[in-house]
Amino acid sequence: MVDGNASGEASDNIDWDTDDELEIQNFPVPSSSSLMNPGGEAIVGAGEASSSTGCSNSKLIQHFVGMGFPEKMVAKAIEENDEGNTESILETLLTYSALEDTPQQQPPVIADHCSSEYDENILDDLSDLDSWSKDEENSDSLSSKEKTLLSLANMGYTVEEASMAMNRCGPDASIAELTDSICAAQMANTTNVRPQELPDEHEPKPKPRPNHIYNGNGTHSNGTHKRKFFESELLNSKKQMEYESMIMNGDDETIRLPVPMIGYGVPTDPCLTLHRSLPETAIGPPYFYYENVALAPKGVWDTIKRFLYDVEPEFVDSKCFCAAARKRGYVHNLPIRNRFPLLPFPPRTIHEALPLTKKWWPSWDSRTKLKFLQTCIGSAKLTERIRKSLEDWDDAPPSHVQKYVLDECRKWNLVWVGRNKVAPLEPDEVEMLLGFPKNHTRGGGISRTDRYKSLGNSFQVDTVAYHLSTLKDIFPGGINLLSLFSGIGGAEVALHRLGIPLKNVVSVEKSEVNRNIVRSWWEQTNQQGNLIDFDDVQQLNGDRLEHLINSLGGFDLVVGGSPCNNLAGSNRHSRDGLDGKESALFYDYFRILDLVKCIMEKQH
DNA sequence: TCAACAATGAGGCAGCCC
DNA sequence: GGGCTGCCTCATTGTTGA
Repeated sequence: MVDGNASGEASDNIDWDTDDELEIQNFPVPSSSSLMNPGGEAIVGAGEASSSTGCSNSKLIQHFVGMGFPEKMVAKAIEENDEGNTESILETLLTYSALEDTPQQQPPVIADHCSSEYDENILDDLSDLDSWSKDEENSDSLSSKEKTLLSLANMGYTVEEASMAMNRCGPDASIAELTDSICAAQMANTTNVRPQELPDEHEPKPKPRPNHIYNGNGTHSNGTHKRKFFESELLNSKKQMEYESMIMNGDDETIRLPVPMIGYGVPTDPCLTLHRSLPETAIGPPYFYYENVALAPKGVWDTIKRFLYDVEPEFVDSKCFCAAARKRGYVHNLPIRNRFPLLPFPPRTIHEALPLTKKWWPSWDSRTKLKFLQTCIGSAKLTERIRKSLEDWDDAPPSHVQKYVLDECRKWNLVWVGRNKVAPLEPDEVEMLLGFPKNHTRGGGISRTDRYKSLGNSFQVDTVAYHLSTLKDIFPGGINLLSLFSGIGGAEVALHRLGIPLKNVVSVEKSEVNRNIVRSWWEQTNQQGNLIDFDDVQQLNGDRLEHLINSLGGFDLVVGGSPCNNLAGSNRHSRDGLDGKESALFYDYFRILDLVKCIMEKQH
C-alpha cells in the first residue's frame, strides 16, 4: 500500500502555489484572518483568502452569457435582481428558460444566441415574464390549481403540458402523479419519433429524460442551455438501449436490485462485466461518483439514473467487503476494468472482526455477518433485559427465548461480550468495520451519540475504494476532488488509502462536527494539498464553481452521497422519497455536477 | 441543556403456497 | 399470477434523567 503521506512533511512548511492562492483570493466570499469566513467557507492549508470587489455589470453579463444564456435575457434578469446576488439572477434566468421553452425541446447547445429568432422571441416572452414573476411573488393568493401549474412550470414543464396532465389526472392529483403523466406523454411522443429504433412493440421503450433541472432553491427549472443531458435523447444509440434493457426489469423498466448485490464485481467475485458502454453525455471529465441507499422507495433510482446521464446504478452490498451489510447504489462513470481492493483485506466475518466475541458466542446464534450499521444503537437496558432472560438457563435456552434474543441481536447488531451478555458495537468497532482509521470520529467534543450518527451515514471505505481504485493509474500525480455531502470524509479516506494524492479537495458538509472530523483527519495525515470546505451546497453557485475551477485547474472527481433521510426504510415519519426535505439535496448534487461539466467543457 | 432511551410504521421484496 | 407472511431498513420524535 502506498502511503500518500510518505514524506510526512507538516503542512505548515508547504510552499503553497502562489497562483492558486491568488485565484482563491478572488472568491466572492469575504474572508479575513479567520479560518472560517462568515459565509461558512474555510480554507485549510491554502493560506488566507481575501475579499473580492465583486463583478461589474458587464462582467456579470459576460459570465452568464458564457453559461449559455442569451445576453438580453441576462440583462433583464440582472435588472430584476440585486447585481451582487448571482444566485438569484441565476434562478431568474433558469425560470425564464423554463417559461420560454416550447414543448419541442431546444437544441442541446445554443451556440449563437444573438443571431437567431430566439432573442427576438425572448423579448416578447420577457414581457409576459414580468407578470408571471409578480404572480410568483404573490403565490400565496393563487388558487391551488394555479399553484400546481406554477410548480410544474418551475419544474420545466410547459403550461400546456401541465394543463393537459391536470385534465388527465384530475384536480386533486399530486405533483408526482402529474409529472408521471407528463413523462408518460413525453415517452409516447418520443416513441413516435424513433420508430426505426423500435422494430418490435415489445422492445423496451426509451425512458423519458428529465426536462427539468432543480435549481437548488426548492424549484425546478428547465436549463436547456448547455445542459448536456438533453443531448442523450439524440445521442443514445440502440446499443445503449439494449444494454439498459438487460439490467432493467423487462416489463415496467423499473430498476430492480440484483441478487447477489455485487455490482460489476467484488474482490471475492471478480468483475462479471469488463466493459460497459456509457451514454456519451455521461463521459467525463470530470469523473463522478454518487451514492445512496439501495432500498429506496420505488422509482427513486429511476429518477436518479435519469438525472445522472442515464448511467446504470451499480448496487453493492458491503458485506462482500467487510463483516457488516450495507446495501448501496452507486452511479458513476468510472472505468470498471482492473479494479483492485485495499489491502490488507478487512475481516469479513464477525469472529474475524471481533475475535474476543468468539469465546462467548452461543451455538444457536448462527450469525456470521452483522446487519446494516444504523445511526443509533441498542440501549443498555435492552442488553440487561436480554441478560436476565438468559440467566435462568444453564444450557441453551428454549426456542422462544432464543428467538427473542436473536431478533433483538439482529435488530440492534448486538454481539456477545460475556456469558449471557450482549452489547452494541463500540464506535471504534464501527469505524473499523467501515474502513476508517481507529478513533477517526473520536475527540473534538463529539458525543458518543453523534459518533454513531456520523458513522451510520458514511461510506464503507473498502467498497468505495474498490470502485475508485481505477483512478490511481489515471491520476498518478494526484487529483482535485469535489466532495459533496462529505460526511466524515469517506471518499477522502478511500482515496488516501489507495495512495492517490489529494491535490485540492473542495468539501461541502453541513455538519460542523463532521467538518471538524475531516479537518482533523486532514491535518493528522499530513496532507500536502489544500482543503477548502463549505457548509452549504447553495454556496456553490456557477460563479463560485467557475472561480474554483479556474484556480484549481478543474475537478477530476465529483463525489457525493446525498442525504438518505427521506429514502431510508427506517424512517417512519418522513419517507417522502426524493421530494423529501433532506433527500431533495440530490438535485443539488446533480446541479453542481452539471455546472462543473459545463464550465469545464467550456474551458476546453 | 443534553445525552440516552423507548416507542413509533411502512414500503418493498423474497419466499412460499395455492 | 395472486395472496399471504416474514423480513429488512444510512430514522424521527418525545420523554426521562443526570
